[in-house]
Formats: sequence, structure tokens, C-alpha cells
Amino acid sequence: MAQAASQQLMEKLVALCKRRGFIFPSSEIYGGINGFWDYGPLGAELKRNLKEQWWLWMTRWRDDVVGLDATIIMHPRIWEASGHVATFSDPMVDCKTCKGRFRADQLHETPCPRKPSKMVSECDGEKTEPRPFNLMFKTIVGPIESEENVAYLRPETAQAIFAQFKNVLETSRQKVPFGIAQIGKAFRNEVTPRNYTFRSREFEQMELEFFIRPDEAVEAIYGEVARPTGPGHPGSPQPNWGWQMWHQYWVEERIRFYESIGLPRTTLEEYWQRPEELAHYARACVDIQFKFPFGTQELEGIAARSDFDLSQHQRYSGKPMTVFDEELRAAWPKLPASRQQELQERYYRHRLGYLTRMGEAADKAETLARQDAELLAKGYYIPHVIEPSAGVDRLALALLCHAYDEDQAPNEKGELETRVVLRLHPRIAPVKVAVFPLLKNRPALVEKALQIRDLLRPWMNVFYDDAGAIGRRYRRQDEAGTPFCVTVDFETLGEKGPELKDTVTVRDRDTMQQTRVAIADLLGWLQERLR
RNA sequence: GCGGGCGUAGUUCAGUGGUAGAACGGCAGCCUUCCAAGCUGCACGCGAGGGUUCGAUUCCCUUCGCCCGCUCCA
Repeated sequence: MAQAASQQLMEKLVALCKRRGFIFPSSEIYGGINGFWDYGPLGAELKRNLKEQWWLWMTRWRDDVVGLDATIIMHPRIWEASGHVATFSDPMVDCKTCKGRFRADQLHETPCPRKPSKMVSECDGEKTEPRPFNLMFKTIVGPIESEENVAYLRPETAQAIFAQFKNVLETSRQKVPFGIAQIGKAFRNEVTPRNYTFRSREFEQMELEFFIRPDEAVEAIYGEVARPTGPGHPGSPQPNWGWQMWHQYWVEERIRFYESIGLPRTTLEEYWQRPEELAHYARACVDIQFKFPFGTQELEGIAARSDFDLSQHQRYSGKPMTVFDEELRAAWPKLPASRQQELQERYYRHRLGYLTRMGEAADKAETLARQDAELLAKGYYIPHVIEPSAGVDRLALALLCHAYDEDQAPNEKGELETRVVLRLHPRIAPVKVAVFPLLKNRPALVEKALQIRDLLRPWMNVFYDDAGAIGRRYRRQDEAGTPFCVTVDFETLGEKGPELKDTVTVRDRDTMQQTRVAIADLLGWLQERLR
């Protein structure tokens, strides 16, 4: 029953998005293309506002984060370093009998789902040939279609940040801890795009890579590392924070962001990945999930990625990804020898573990890890990373799902009718204010309304409408999620007495209440409520 | 990728081997002194391709897309 209701809600939402111009199927006149969606006039505004809010929140309003806008196609070696070529392109075998799909190189180690006593390689299910299974979109750079010209559309925006880490560090006058933020398209050849726009093949990400000192460096400088003492926001960043504090800080910051654009905490769930679920390089990962009608699903992942990413690029590119930390350099010689040794040993073990997992030969791994530990004592390290990574499209979908509402409103005859209203937060509403003349066939009303449109237009997205009855125009804006409608009536013109001259009615989307506001105060009145 | 269901107007639906209608919506005009009013008119569709047929939206095949379940999900 609940399932049927949620399905109905999604169907209504999809119809509304189509009808009002939020979201269309891509290439619809040719029958559409699976996993691709376009944003119409209202959707484009919504998404733009969403990204704008994120950008303000994550970079402009902070001193310690800067932006980046990198290319979608990058050097293919980036995806070898990141691990995407390996994990995204295993040849797979499908079993037509049990419908299972298996990695071709693991058939001898994977039990058959039907007869677990046998391995897949020895069961009698009918299997396909191994087929390459690449979740990255491939393309050719340059006109020659040859293997060495193959490149990929990025499956995530993050790697560009790591690849440009050194350039940004050197030009931005930032010091660790600091972050690099980026918004951009990413592409994944998903097996099954599903749930409307939730899992699309072309999508947009908003990612922050926040670079922090390794705990050993914090400890060397400040004596000890501050760790979380309980749940909740830990307050303003402190220099002695270790990775756990930073991770918790970003989880809480991100939730505050969602609250600021109209997703209350009650609509969200935190999912802390269990140790066995974590990627091998991750120390922790929290998914911020939204309770979609089709299930509770991830909006954003906040991962503590250790120094894995920059380390990989250091190994693959041969360029050092270390930073020099003057405070660490100054603090180190003042430490007792035993402390130095203990910190170096811990750092060494961490580096050795990483290098070994990445397949370096034991003796080489030991040499490299020893070098890293020596560098630490001189003030050099590879920064660790906290990565809050959000999907723009699924967030837009979450906002639409949360905003969709139906209530009862009286029509002209006083009968109750169902009113569809998108209760979007004013910050992200595509249209901030609609301006109407009460009647279209009175030139004085129209003229005044157009003046008000022009008055507000430099400051916000305004929509002017004079077609049909006023009630109909209100309802149209309700479906678009417009928080305020301004109507110019005969009072505005001074026909009902001088005291209401040059005032307008402002109608509130959610309460349908009307307020009389002087035109002179209108801009300020609205801006206060749109902030 | 597998199995099942479904594709008719912007939306929700009806219908037929002789090339389609309703409601709501949209646009234009008239009207309308605050919540989808009224009148008049207009526009828009059988997902695509192929086959059978004198003729296909209807039957057949292919394909694309959507929904559900499974699978997958760095």
C-alpha cells in the first residue's frame, strides 16, 4: 500500500516536471535515450540555484576553500592511478542459467549461486563469452581511431582536483588544511539507470577535496590530536584537529547545508559504512541519504580517504605530491627522540601498508616508506583528504520530492479543490516572484505591473503573467514553486483612496495569505524573505 | 544484463484493419475588481523502423523508451 502510494507520488512528480518544464527525457523526439535527462526552463533555474548555494557555502563564504573548473577529458593515466581503469573494466561472464554475472578472472574462486559446492567454472550453467564491462565512457582524442588515442569521460570530478593539487596549492596562497571545490559533469555507463533521474549516465557532481595534515604531523606540532568526544557539530575548525574531527565536521556542515536549502534533518539519514564495506583506502565513509519515495538513497558521501589519492598520483606521475609544512619542520626538532621515533614508526607503518596493498614489492615498499618517514621529520608529507561528494541531480530530485504537496484550496465558487504546490525553499525556487496585473484589459494595471517587473528584475528571477483569471495564475505559480506573487490592483492605482496608493498585494505560496506592501518597500521586503 | 508489464494530444485516459476522440492543460480574443470562472476560436498525438495488406495506430518482426522485480552500483 505504502509502496503503491510512493509509486503514485513519483508518477505525479514526473508528470508535473514534464508539464511545467522541470525535467524532460533527453532526445525525446527520437524516442529518448536511457539514463539521460534534460532540464527545462524551471529545472535549469532550480539546478543553477542549487549549485550557486553549494558554491557560496563551500567556497565563497569560507577562507579555506578555493574553486576549480577542470576538463571532462583528462590524461588516461589519471584513471589508471585512480583505480578506475582496473575496477571499471573487468571482463565479465554472464550465466544464462542462474542469471549471475561474474568476473571472468575469478570463475575458479567464485561459488555457483545454484550449487555452492561447485565453483562457477565447473557448474553446468550456460555462460556467455567474457565480455569487457567498462563503466567509463570511452572516446578518441584526435582524428585517428587507434588504441593509443583512447580517452575517457571522467567518471568523477574528484581526480581533476588531485591532478591539479600542486598548481592550486602554489597559486592560491593556501596552506594545509584547505580545500578545493569543483562542480561539474561526470559520466558513468551504469548497468541500470533507474528511478527517474536518480541514477543517470550523465550527471553532475559537487565535490570538495579537503586536504589535512596526517595525524602524525598534528601530533608533532600540537602534542596531541583532537578527536571527537561525541556526536554533533564540533564547531569552528581548530589547528589540532585530526582526521576524525575533520570528518565529523564536514558531515555536520553538509547536513546544515541541506537544512539551509529546505531538507530538514528528519528527511535525511546518516549511514556510517561498516569497516567491511569501506574501500581499502578509506578510513570512514558516511552516506547522507534522503528518504526518497522509492527508498532511502544516497545524496552525498563524505569519505575520509587517507592520503591514498595523492599518493597514487605521486607514484603514477612521478611528481612529488608532498607539501612542506613550516610548523611541522619547526616543531619536530623540539620533540624528544622517543616521540620522534614513535611518530615516524607509525607513519612508516601507514605508508608501508599502503604501498604493499598497491602491489609494490616488499623491499621496494620498505625503502619508499622509510623515505616517507624521513621526509616527515623534515616537514614534508602527503596530505590526507576528507571528501564530501554530492550529486546535483539526485539532490534536485530530493528537493522536488520533498517539495511536492497537495492541499485543498477553495475555488471561485467556494468549493474545495486539490491544489498542487511545490513548497521549495525560496533560496532554490526557480522563480522568486511572479508579477500580475489584476486584469489584463486595464492598461493602467498592466503598465504598473510591468514597471514592478522591471524594478525587481535586476535582483531576482521575475515572471510576468497577465493571461486568464488571477486564481489560475496563482495556481500555475504554485506548481512552479514560486514563493511570492505580486498583484497590481485598483488600490495600487489609488482608486480606492490615497492610503493604499502605490501598494501591492503579495500573496504567499504556502499560506495563500495576502499582505499589502508599498512598492517602495517591495524589493527589500522580498529580499529579506528570499535570503 | 535477465524476467514481467506498458507505449494513443502537454497530462490522464478512450477507441478502431478504412489514417482518431474526451477531460484537464496550452495559445489567441472577448470578458473577468484576488485563488484553475464563462464564451469563442486555434494548435498539438497513435515512440521509431521494417514487414503483411488495396489500406496498419490496430496484425507480425526488430528497435527505442518507461514502470515493476532480480542483478549491478567506483
